[in-house]
Amino acid sequence: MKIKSHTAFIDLEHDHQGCISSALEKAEFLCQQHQQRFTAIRRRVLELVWRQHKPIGAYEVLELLQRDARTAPPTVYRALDFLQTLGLVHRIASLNAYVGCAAPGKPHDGQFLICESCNSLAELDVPTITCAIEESAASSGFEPRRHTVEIMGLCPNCR
Amino acid sequence: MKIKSHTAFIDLEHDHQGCISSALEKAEFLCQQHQQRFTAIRRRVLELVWRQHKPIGAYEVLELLQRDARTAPPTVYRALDFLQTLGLVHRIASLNAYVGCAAPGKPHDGQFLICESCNSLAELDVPTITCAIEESAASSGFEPRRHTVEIMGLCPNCR
DNA sequence: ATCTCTATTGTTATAGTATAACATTTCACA
DNA sequence: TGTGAAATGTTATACTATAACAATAGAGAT
Repeated sequence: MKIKSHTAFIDLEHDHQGCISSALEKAEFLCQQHQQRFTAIRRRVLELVWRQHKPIGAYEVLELLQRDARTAPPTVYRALDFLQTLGLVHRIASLNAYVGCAAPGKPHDGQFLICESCNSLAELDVPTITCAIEESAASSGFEPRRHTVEIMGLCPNCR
Repeated sequence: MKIKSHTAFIDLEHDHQGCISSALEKAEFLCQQHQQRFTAIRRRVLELVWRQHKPIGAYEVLELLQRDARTAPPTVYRALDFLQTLGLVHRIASLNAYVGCAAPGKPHDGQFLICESCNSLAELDVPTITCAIEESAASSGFEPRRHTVEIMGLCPNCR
């Protein structure tokens, strides 16, 4: 029997196709729930983001879309904005890139471990970090609304 | 007697000019210490960043520099890179902007509270956040090197 | 079925951010 | 004063993102 890895990083041999399908299914459900249309473009963009399974730039997505049909930047950005709003993808500010949300359901920030060597990424949602942030903010009289936590370093495979 | 604010945000009536001078002095010292040249441009860029006392974009700095002399983007980016490397300014990824480091001495990440209303910013360096991050990373088998923590919300004055 | 209103997408142009590559100048030190 | 390395100038261009308006498609009303 295979032992489940203790890390949030994906298993190198994981079922990638299943991963994508599952993400698309959840997206479909979420869209219905919010009475939003999961159009062909939105679906395709989400699929491409997941297919990559690492942060992907908007223009990379654009290039992939253009293999099917003539497409311009706004199309991609609109789809990404839509997906972000529904919490289906996250934007990684320090990379100007996008990644599929590992735990969609409702929009949330999250924390990201980013490998500087292989560019893989793991999403965390650790209460201790969130709490530490909220408490620090509070003691400065600051009212936090959202946060960006991006941790650069080396993933288990690259150490 | 004036009571010192409990927040990391600057006092609205603080001695701004003194603030800038102090930053420039520390920079001068740090450069000597590292045997780096604190050239006129570097000094001027740091001064402009501090003068703003809020995150400022590279092209805003450029515009200010151009009032004195013809200047091109690389000049600004080089100066900003230099100042970043020495830990004199921080880049705020979510804003594509730069801000003077509140506690220069040696390069460090830091955590930032960013007001969405007035754009003011406060720099923190809270061990509990850093620890929470390091522990979370470790338990994922990840080796953290640096982190970006940017907290958006409302500052004490804007709440 | 057709209409109509709104959401979505198409299209063109441009704004905003950052760096590559090579020429020239400046400065510390010999 | 000469010399080499560091810093800056200069030109061009890559990369990221959005504004503005036109065209189209889809849900619900009639």
